[in-house]
Amino acid sequence: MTKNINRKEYLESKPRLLPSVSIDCVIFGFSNNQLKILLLKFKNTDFYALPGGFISIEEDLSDAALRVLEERTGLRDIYLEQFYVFGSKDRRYDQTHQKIMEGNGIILKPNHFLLDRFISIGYYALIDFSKANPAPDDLSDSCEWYDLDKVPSLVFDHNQILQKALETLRSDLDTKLVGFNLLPETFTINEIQRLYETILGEKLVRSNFQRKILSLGILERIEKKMTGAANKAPYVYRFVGQ
Amino acid sequence: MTKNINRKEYLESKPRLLPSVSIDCVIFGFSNNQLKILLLKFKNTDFYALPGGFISIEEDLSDAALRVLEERTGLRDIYLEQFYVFGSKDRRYDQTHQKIMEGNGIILKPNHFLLDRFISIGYYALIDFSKANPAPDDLSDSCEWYDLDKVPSLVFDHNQILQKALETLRSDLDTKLVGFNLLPETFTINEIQRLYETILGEKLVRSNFQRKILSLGILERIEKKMTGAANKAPYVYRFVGQ
DNA sequence: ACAAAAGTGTTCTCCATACACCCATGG
DNA sequence: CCATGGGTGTATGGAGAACACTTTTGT
Repeated sequence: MTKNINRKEYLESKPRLLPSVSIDCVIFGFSNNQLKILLLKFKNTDFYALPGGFISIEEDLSDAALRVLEERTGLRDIYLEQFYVFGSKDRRYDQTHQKIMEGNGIILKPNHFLLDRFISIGYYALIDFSKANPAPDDLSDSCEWYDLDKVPSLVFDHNQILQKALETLRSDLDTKLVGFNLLPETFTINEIQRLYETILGEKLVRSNFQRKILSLGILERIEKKMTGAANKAPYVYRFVGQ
Repeated sequence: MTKNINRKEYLESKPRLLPSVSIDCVIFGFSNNQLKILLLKFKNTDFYALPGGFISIEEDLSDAALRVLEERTGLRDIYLEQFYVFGSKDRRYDQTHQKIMEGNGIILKPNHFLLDRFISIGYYALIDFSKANPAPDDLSDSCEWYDLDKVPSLVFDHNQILQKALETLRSDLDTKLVGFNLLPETFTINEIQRLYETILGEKLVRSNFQRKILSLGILERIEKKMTGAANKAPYVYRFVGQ
């Protein structure tokens, strides 16, 4: 339903959208000991971009972000954090937008709103990788996970936005205990440690990390996990937010 | 000059402004052991508000904030930090805007842009109280300092914006060493401590605070300050950002 | 001499680090 | 029995809290 609205509005350029404002979502996932983000690739181009969208005139900013997230991942109740607004006066990407739309067989009229200057509100989202079902939008032909260290060059200022999101995530990691949102319901201490290590980009001492995390009092020990590996079976924990 | 633009645009409602976006500035000052903020009072009303404004279509967001700050305080090169975007769908304050403009002898046409929904980007600014020359804008008849604990009820959601600014300032205080922007060029350790105490809202132990601040290695001892009081004269320091 | 505030020193505790050691598991 | 990784114990160092002590100023 919302997709229809978007589609129509792209074509008509008479949107019931908040003018000159967009949102961009840096969607983090964690799999295979890699921090990953979700990127779109626009049809018939080499253009990669963060998932984003516009705000309906009757929609909260955060609801717009949640809507985008649901459309791209199929998930609701996603952990979301607004982190910065990008508003340089140069934020007008008319040529790029023209090319993107050309790839979709659309020529934008000269006064189309997409050709104007936009400010973009950055949100980062943390999701359970195993539950996400990435889905492209109307303008793109792929929506896929990319390892953080293999992110291609992105359109607009999206590389900067990603960078800022990552910095914010790093500094939020300990204070807001945000990392658990990237893990499935149950996990081992080792998995948390790998997660922290990839986000922070540094090795942590296993034994100390274990104590630190357990001392937070937010983990509940469930059972032992028999991995089949030739070593002691780790406990499986569940996050219990107070 | 910029004032003329604003004035004209209020009346014409054909602005060369970024639509649906505003900025609001929480301007902090420190005097008399009190943290203060600068508020406007609109003409012929009881409406108090944070200084704010709109963004020219050819202006960076932060430049717009700096312009507002200069217009209200006469100061340039102000310490500025973007802290949040307020974008609830209810952020449409048509009646209040009508009343504000009525106080200025202006009736807004029904389709005037001021009656639309706005998102507002919050900036907080830290300034040297002793250097500021508060000046009202065209719509207000006063621009004055208010003690933080005596802030009146503000229009729109400005009380919430102020609250969020204060929280951000508190958490930035230690990590970004932001407090010194509120002090004049030279100051005593005691003055810094009073500043920290008022911002954080708690008493700090003098001797420990002294060591902590000096151990940062960002203060240069200048001279002794003879206060005329019956006690040891404190040293005067200068901030030396690396 | 005394009060008041500035500056410095000392102790204690807590927490993070580093590292050692034991435990469980499958080959 | 051994290799591997999970879980816990212990010593060390640095930072902050609490408090004592000295120094400097004006009355």
